[in-house]
Amino acid sequence: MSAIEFRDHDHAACMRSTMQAAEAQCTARGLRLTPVRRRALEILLAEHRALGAYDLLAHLSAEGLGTQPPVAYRALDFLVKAGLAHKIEALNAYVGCVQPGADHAPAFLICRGCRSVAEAETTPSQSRLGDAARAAGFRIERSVVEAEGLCPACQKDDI
Amino acid sequence: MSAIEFRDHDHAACMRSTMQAAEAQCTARGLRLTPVRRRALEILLAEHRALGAYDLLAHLSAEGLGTQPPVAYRALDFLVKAGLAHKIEALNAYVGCVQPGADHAPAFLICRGCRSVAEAETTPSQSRLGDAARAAGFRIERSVVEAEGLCPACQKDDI
DNA sequence: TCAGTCATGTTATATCATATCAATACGAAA
DNA sequence: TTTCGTATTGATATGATATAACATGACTGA
Ligand SMILES: [Zn+2]
Ligand SMILES: [Zn+2]
Ligand SMILES: [Zn+2]
Ligand SMILES: [Zn+2]
Repeated sequence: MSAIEFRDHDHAACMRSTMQAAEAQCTARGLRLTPVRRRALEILLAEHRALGAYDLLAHLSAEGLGTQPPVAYRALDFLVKAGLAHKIEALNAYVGCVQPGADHAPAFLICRGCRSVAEAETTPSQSRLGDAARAAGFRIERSVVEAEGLCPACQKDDI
Repeated sequence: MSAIEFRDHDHAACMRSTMQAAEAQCTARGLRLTPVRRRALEILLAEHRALGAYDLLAHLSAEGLGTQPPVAYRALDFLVKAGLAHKIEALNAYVGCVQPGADHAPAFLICRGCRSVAEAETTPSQSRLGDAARAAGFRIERSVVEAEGLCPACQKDDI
């Protein structure tokens, strides 16, 4: 589980298996992966990069799947709620989930060079933040953990 | 250091000492805490809450300190760069720093009930995310750690 | 005093996101 | 199969967040 996103890999196979897992999830949970939603997910998964809602909309629009912002935001909303995509808060952008189904608390490594995003796991409750929360009597419902920096490839290109 | 923000405390004294620390920082580092910037910081510190840029602008504007968005964004940019305020990415909002000067990697506890924000410390390098980053050869430059949930007071009010 | 830099004023615009209502498609129940 | 309720999509408008660009003014140090 160490950041396949930054490594060379058979991405065609990577996409296929991820889409299959996403479909399985939807079937199992009675969710409808409609054409727009499915295509939106494929677009997000096409590269391990964060895409803005309007970038996604441009792709969808080019394929005749809708032209107005709500089209993109509805698809993203569905995918995020279904755990098939994640929002990167630091970028106001979205990325396809590479382990759909795992009911996870993801953390992200975000390259500021190429905008690639790798997904890791967190355990908020075991973190120092978890300690602080307990001490303060704060009940954590959701956590955002995002690290920005440079991926191995972009480090070689210097800045 | 356990989340004074959620507890009853002498907030007038809290603000005074924080402002003094902020001034000391600016003096020491040759930064200019101009009237707009100073007032912006006071407004952010007035409550331990995240404030949107336009909320801040409304306050400043009411006091004759500027009417256009760049006024607020410039002040916020200065304060954030100086470490006197922080941006809460999950809210697109800003909060005054209660430990200015400490060159820290802050983490936040954000109440969805009252929008209060408490600041804690992280140690990204010691986290599981740090492990994942090292394993992937990713160089972390900045980290965003934000936990949303309910503060003690808002838990009592149920949902 | 003058040049250089930092800060502010002002206008315009870019970018991200949602409210609302109408029309349609779908699936379960009768 | 028809009917009804709900989920989805289409379309228009608007709200919310953020920055570009350029002019003007203030402070600083030669
Ligand atoms: Zn891949
Ligand atoms: Zn990169
Ligand atoms: Zn206080
Ligand atoms: Zn609260």
